[in-house]
Amino acid sequence: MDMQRSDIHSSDIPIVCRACEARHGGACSALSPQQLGELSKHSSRRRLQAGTEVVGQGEEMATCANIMRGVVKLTRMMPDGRQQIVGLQFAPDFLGRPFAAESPHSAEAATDTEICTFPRHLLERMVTRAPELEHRLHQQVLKELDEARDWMLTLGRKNAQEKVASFLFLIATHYDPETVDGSAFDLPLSRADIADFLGLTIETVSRQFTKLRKENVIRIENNRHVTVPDIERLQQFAGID
Amino acid sequence: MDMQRSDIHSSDIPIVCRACEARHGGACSALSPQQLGELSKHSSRRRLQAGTEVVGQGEEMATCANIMRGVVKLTRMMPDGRQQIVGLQFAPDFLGRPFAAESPHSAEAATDTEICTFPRHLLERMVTRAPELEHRLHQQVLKELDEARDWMLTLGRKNAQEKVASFLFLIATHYDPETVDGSAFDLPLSRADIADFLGLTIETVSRQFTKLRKENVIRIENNRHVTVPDIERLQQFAGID
DNA sequence: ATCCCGAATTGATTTCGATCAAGTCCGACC
DNA sequence: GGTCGGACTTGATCGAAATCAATTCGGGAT
Repeated sequence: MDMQRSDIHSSDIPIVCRACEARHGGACSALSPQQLGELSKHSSRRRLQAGTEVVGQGEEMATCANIMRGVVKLTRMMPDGRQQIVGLQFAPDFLGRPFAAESPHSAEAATDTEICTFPRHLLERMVTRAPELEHRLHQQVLKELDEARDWMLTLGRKNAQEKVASFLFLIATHYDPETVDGSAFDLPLSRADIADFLGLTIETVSRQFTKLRKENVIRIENNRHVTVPDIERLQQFAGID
Repeated sequence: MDMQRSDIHSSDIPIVCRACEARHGGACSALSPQQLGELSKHSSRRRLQAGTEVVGQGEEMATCANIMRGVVKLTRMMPDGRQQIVGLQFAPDFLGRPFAAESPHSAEAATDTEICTFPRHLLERMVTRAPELEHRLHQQVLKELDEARDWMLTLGRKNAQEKVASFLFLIATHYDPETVDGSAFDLPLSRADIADFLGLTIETVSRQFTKLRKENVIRIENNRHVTVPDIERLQQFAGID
């Protein structure tokens, strides 16, 4: 029985090999058993320390990967060193681009991270033969595009306080989408990274953290551990309707 | 004979009906003659005056379209009225999303525009049956994603002068990609739109135009017509390597 | 041509975030 | 425990862009 295209949601993981299955909870219906076997044979688990570069801007990308654990930041840099984080990828996102030789940005592990890599050329062969697979990848890219455009509004039109609140809201909701109240989490980024994500300086980020703390929007322990007593209040500070 | 996936470039137009063919120069190899006929039967040409809204943020999208002529701006708005242009689509770009009911942003004709529309449900059926089609749409979305992320760097890390120069460079290269020297064009956006694209105010945009004019980076006639005597110099002002 | 009105420019002033400069915290290591 | 060093915070000052306020420009209607 044909599955309707509209039944596929962007939250579905596009590609899953045997090594990923357990964590991702279920096989990928887009692949035949043979393909799954082939993929699993050439996949490999890798652990990345925080700060490890996965691929540099403009470099050849020989592999794609599933993020099993951790957060990967995508960065664009100007010749003079100014840089901007243009995307954050959370587990279980897919990383990389079949049919693209060069990476348009560098990718770096923001936290300690575990990924499951696949040879790019193998994926390309599979994508060509399994339209379902391309559709799933396409859906993930559309999600990334919407997120990028949301963030353009944040970068272009929000003030420092709204930017920092928007970042905290993003992290809070990505770590635990179910949470409506009383969420707590460790920040996956340093102040410097947060500044590069928000188009601010570390000093400004720090001051806004302090302000939000004094307004009881958040509590902070050990610089990294954040508690949000009222996520809707945070959302208001972020300027999101 | 199978065409290799890698032979398809992002510059290829994903979908072309008979009404588009002449202008787009060639049929779409992804469609069978029957499909082409079906598509052409349900396609319709529309002229849009500058300022006409194609679809509102969060609205139902019943159609997709090829832009035949003109420029369409994609906008996200905050509840208090602040807005950000999150994308500019030039002819012959594809507009809309098969398999997405709601538009994530509003789309509005920036200039007088001509589009060729297709019913969304028809495209969805075709995409499901022609994997090649999905691949082409996927490539266009990837291009949009790269452009959005490039622009995030501009919004987050460039100063007003670099932003305005980046905008002019973008327009100059999109209007006539071949031009290396001495290009001239009409701006497709008002100062207010440019401000919304760059995350600035109209006053700041205006002042930067004046500065660039005084530095002989550009010449301006009648507020809209711009001449760039040395595009590489403009590129330097834009902070692009 | 003249009037009108919205778009664009220009000027004066304010403000928010950047910059410069200490200081403090905290974990790693001895 | 002590001390070293990087990450973070806090304070003082500066400056670029926002804001407020007039003009000026330009295109369309009469």
